[in-house]
Amino acid sequence: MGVDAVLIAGPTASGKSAAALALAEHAHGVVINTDSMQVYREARILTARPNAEAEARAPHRLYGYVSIDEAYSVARYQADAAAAFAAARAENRLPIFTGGTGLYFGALTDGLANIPAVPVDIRNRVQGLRDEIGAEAFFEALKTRDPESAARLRASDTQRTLRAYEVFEATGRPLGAWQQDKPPLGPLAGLKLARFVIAPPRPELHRRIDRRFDRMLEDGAVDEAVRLSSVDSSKPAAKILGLRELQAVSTGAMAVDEARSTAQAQTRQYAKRQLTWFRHRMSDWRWLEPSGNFLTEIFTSVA
RNA sequence: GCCCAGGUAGCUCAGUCGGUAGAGCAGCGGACUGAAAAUCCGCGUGUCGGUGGUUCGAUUCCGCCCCUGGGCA
Repeated sequence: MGVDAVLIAGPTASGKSAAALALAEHAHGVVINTDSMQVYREARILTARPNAEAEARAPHRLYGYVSIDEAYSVARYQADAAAAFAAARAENRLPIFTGGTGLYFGALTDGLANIPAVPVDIRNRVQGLRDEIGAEAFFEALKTRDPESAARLRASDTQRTLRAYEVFEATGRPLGAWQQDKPPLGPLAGLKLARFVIAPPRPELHRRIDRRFDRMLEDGAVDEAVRLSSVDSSKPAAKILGLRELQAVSTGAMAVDEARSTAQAQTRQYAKRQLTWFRHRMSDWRWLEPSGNFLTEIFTSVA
């Protein structure tokens, strides 16, 4: 084959999964997930994971293989994706990475800083500290420990201030120092890649998003949300778009119409954030609109 | 048909004692290294229903017309 792997990124509901599937059928490929939420087993409908019919047409990897109770992360993704890539190559199949998580694509191609895992108890303690003393005081505390990180961040940036603080607590070294170490290369570094961003014009993307959420409702998204009600709010899976709203519907706290329009709006906002990432980090990828004979373009470039 | 209340941003509305207007939501732009569908930063995008009149000046005051909602018939 002409390339070692194909990467197909795109905002949510852009039609990238269908493109990846078509390519996998056409080129004896394996579709490997590059989406942070489609890894969760119990959330097939709400994450728009490929269904059984799609999985029968071509092998799929890293979809629905993690419990919603686990705290998945980009580091685990990188390791799992490297293994899935190696397995595909061993089977002489074309690895086709597809998904919407820009950070995960970055982990594949550019690698991640090699930082020791932060023990759960430290993580919980730091989280508890911020809850207790408040964002501003916590930020001041971060300044005394890791002034460089503090200078790059804002007190309001919950996630990054927590991360910087806990890394310092766990390792005694500032986050920036770890990141400046020569990073290990990503699993796809140095390989011959065909890279695509599938992006419909914005108005069409919005229509696709709206329509897809309607279809999710028809497919039983409310029931699925009920089944996911056990997920802890601190876990990543609790952030699945529409989950909170549909759970509110199931308890009668919110009308379906309101839940739908809220979830659709959140999905549009998410797609916008994705596009910002793609525009700036994937400007040298091949950008395609999912129309006409765009599949031919993809097929041709891997030949 | 008459009476009343409204027509201001994509939506819901506030406001201007006459000096071309602002909130929420939506939307748009940006950042992003182990939660990334996360987290954070920035930006009002407008024939103030139409048309005449008064005025230096009208979205604001007056007349007429159109539209929407409610009431009376």
